[in-house]
Amino acid sequence: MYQFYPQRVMSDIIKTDQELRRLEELNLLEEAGVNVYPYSYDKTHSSIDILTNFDDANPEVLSSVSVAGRIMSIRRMGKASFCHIQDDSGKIQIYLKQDELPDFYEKTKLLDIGDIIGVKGFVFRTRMGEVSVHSKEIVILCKSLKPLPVAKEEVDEQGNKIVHDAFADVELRYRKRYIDLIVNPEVKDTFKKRSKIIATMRNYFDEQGWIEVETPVLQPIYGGATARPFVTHHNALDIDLYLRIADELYLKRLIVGGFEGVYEISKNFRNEGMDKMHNPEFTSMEIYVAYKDYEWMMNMLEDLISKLCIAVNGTDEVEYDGQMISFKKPFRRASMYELLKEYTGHDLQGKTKDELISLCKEIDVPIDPKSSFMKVLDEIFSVKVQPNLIQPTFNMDYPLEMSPLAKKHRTKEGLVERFELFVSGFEVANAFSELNDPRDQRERLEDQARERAAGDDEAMILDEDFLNALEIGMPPTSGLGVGIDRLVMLLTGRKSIRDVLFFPQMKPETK
RNA sequence: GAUCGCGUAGCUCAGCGGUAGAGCAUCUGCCUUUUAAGCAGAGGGUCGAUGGUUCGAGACCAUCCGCGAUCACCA
Repeated sequence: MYQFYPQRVMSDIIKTDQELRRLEELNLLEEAGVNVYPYSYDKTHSSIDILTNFDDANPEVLSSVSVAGRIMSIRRMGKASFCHIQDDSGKIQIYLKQDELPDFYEKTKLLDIGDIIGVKGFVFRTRMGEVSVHSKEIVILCKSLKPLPVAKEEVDEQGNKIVHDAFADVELRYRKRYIDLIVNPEVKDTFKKRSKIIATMRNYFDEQGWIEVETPVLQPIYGGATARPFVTHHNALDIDLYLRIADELYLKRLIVGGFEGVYEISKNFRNEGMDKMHNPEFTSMEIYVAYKDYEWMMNMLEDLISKLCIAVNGTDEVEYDGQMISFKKPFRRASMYELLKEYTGHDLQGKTKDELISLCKEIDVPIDPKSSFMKVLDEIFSVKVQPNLIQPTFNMDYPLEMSPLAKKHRTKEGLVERFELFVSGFEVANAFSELNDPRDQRERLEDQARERAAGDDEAMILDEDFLNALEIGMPPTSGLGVGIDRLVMLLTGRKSIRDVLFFPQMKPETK
């Protein structure tokens, strides 16, 4: 039955009738002299060009076009057929008529959903009102050998698009993202927005004269954040290296070196759990600007984010998780202790650890009594305050012990000049007035080393060369880190980090 | 790592002890402006894997694999 199959073996095991049939079709086409994998195609229009430029009064303007794309549906009606092809900009309907394709029409029986074709013809509007390309010449640009899970679409009387039986298996969508991108248009849209967000951000920084730099991914000493790293090994040097958890310490070295504004959009790697907010590799943007402080940075960040939202959504508001979020400037600014007081009803400033622990019982915050002071405070904040920070809120002025790289607050004893931006209950950005007193920095890192020795394997490692750089001298500087993935989630309404990563981390398939 | 849920045709799902089902997709026939095209017919399954209970398991039990949610860990 499938006479061609044994001669043309695929790398994969062939399983289904549909796949065998497509292979047979490919062979029939080749026997008829068709190159099913040609080298190029001269495409004059995208589908969006045609749909937006067609004018019923002057159809001759589009009397000769060529389009190319993947077949997404076929409706055969005997001696005429309709299909939709999809290109990067969307879909357009193609009309095929036997009379006008004498050499090709017979071969359309060998076309399938998923094949990529090029079509030359003229543009017209069908009786049913759809702008379409009346084909005069069709070429196959790629034969698809596997069935595609295309869904059927319907437009109801209100003009809403209803999709039936969409490709929805989340595991398959992540593992076979290329299929997801083909059949689920909103997925592609999200990633186009992601690209736009990053491009807009780059443009914003470049216009200020800050420059984009690259610093090492493979680091002998990791630093700049508290997290467990991935370890790898360099054979020629015979040393272990760490995949970066942050690029902070290298970027500050560049400020020491005389750059007054540097930024890096980098993949960072943290060897920790995965969930809808965390992926082992993720993208962050860090920027350092000399002669500025964290107040300045808050102004810059709220300006930037409101512009990003407008660039991507056309407005500075976005609906996220059922709530309208407004990125209108200015964002709320409040100190950590103010927010704690607001949401717990207690002033926690000056409280001892034991006082905090007994308060935890009172306000119903579960806590391990062995936790450190900082841990308890952080826990109260996470449980009582953070979920309430829906609208963009700068949480300012953290306890010094929580922030070993931030500069002491100019007026508030025991605090540092640091802020984090929270939106919809999660953290999007983190920034400081950077600590540039090498004596203070050494003490803080030595404290970290002691905590490390005491068993905290996330405490920072003392980086002597970084301290050496600070001794050479770093100007007053403000630094900022933005979680790009989370920002993209917010601005595109996606609830899982996996929906803004093309290829989220998955366990290997075993079969 | 813990708990709960899910895994059946290419896709979306039903079936919950008694001969493996539907819609779409696919194939055959008819149909030259259709559009969730239509009409008539057909093929397609190691029911995630391995054990067990039972006369009989897709279903019940155990273990394992994968995915998701919640929690823990963690920005």
